[in-house]
Amino acid sequence: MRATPQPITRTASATFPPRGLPQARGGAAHALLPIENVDHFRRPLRRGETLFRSGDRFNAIYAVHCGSFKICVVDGEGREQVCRFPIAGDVMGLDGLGGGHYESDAVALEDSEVCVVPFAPLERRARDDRSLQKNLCSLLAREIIHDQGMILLLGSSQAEGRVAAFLIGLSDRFRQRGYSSRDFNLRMSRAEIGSYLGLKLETVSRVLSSLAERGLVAVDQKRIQILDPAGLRRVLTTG
Amino acid sequence: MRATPQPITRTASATFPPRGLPQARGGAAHALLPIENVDHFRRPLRRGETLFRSGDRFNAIYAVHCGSFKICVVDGEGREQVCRFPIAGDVMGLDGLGGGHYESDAVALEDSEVCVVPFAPLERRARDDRSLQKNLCSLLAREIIHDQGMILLLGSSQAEGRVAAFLIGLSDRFRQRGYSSRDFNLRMSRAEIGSYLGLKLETVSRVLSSLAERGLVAVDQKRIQILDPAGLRRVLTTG
DNA sequence: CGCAGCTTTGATCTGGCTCAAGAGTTGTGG
DNA sequence: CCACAACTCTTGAGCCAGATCAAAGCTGCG
Repeated sequence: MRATPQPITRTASATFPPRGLPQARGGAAHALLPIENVDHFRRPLRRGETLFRSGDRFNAIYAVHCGSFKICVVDGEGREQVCRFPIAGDVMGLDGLGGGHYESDAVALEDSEVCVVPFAPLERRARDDRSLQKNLCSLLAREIIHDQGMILLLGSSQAEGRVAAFLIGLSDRFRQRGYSSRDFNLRMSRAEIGSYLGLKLETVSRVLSSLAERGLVAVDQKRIQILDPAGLRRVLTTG
Repeated sequence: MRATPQPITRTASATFPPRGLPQARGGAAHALLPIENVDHFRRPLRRGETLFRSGDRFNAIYAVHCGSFKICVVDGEGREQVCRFPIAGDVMGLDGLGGGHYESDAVALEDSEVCVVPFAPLERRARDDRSLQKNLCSLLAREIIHDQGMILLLGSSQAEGRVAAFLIGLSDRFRQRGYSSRDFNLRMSRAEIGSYLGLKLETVSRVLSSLAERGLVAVDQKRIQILDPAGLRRVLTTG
């Protein structure tokens, strides 16, 4: 069953971002962060490495160049919750913009590379550049919209609907970025998916098995194939 | 038992916002939206009236002057989820900033008044006014932080913890605004609280009864008294 | 090879949901 | 002012989705 794994990371670095224009996306539509006129540089990270941590002084925002991350928030009791899985083109660290320090942790799920955009020069440049200003606001607003969607998902749907929404969301994002939306490899563990969806890892595993039994997807460990996108979407309205 | 109801609304309009400076807050800290140099006007709304609806063309942001609102998102199947309860000083409508139309509904929970800040002149003014620019970003970032906290709450805690968090959150916000943090009236129904917390209304009612039995709060319909703030906070870590 | 971490699957338990009844509250019109 | 209707809230009983506990497979790495 160990069939042709998708070299997602490699493909990513070949096609993204198109010419210094990291593509960013919070919810449904796209927004670009045009940084070609702003100071920035690349930084590679190893799998498991932390890019920033809650409480760190805010000094840059980041665009994922290739690879993938998890963004987590932690409560007083150390309970951790994944709240996003940025992939190539997504922007990270915007939550630091309010209070001068980040409010979440960003950890690489695989060997990855980010585009570091120091905030001071970005802000300086935004003073004159109206479109850059607009884009920044747009990025922030889209993240709000994404989070509102997440709140809706967590507040009002069942395990099966959540997992289906997760798969469809990933699939859509891969399509937007030019990868296969029908066949991809998960970079995160069942436990991380569970945290993201407010479920236990066993439940995630069971739901995946159940979706597979019904012929909607094929699951082999980390590899996911979407066999019946319409059927999967139908699960959203059911569960 | 119908003892001295708190005239929250009236007090609100007397003390907020201080001198055309609606106070806004997304999560823990404050941010101000300085609008004294920007076009704006007041608009009263009756209980139940809708200020904006998802899909409406975005053209203004709003600061609650007095009264209270619920902000809801709705999914494809018409499932509605409350994602915020803005009160005096809070800003609404920022999610419209990204795509040109609002992505949520805002409904008055009681007769209220908002400060309408048309976006075009606000944006125009922000071009030169660096502090206004910063404040706008700050507001957006704080809303992201608030939403992340909400995701954490919905994803990783139990019914009791959620209700306790809701009460503590409200209490803190009332304190910040100069009202009693120990004795207040809820403007929303049990069903709306349930929607906000991802619980059914019966569960909200039961949890409130249970907290009351244990002497942490006193509940009489809409009126809430926090009898043991520390004890209530302890529930957060437990549930 | 052997161990550690991840995933699947089974069995059981339980917190919160569902269904249902009744009490309290608010608004309306006579 | 009262009576009635429409809500809203509380409380009980039973049930079920998802959590918890437990035991194997798989994978990958030293």
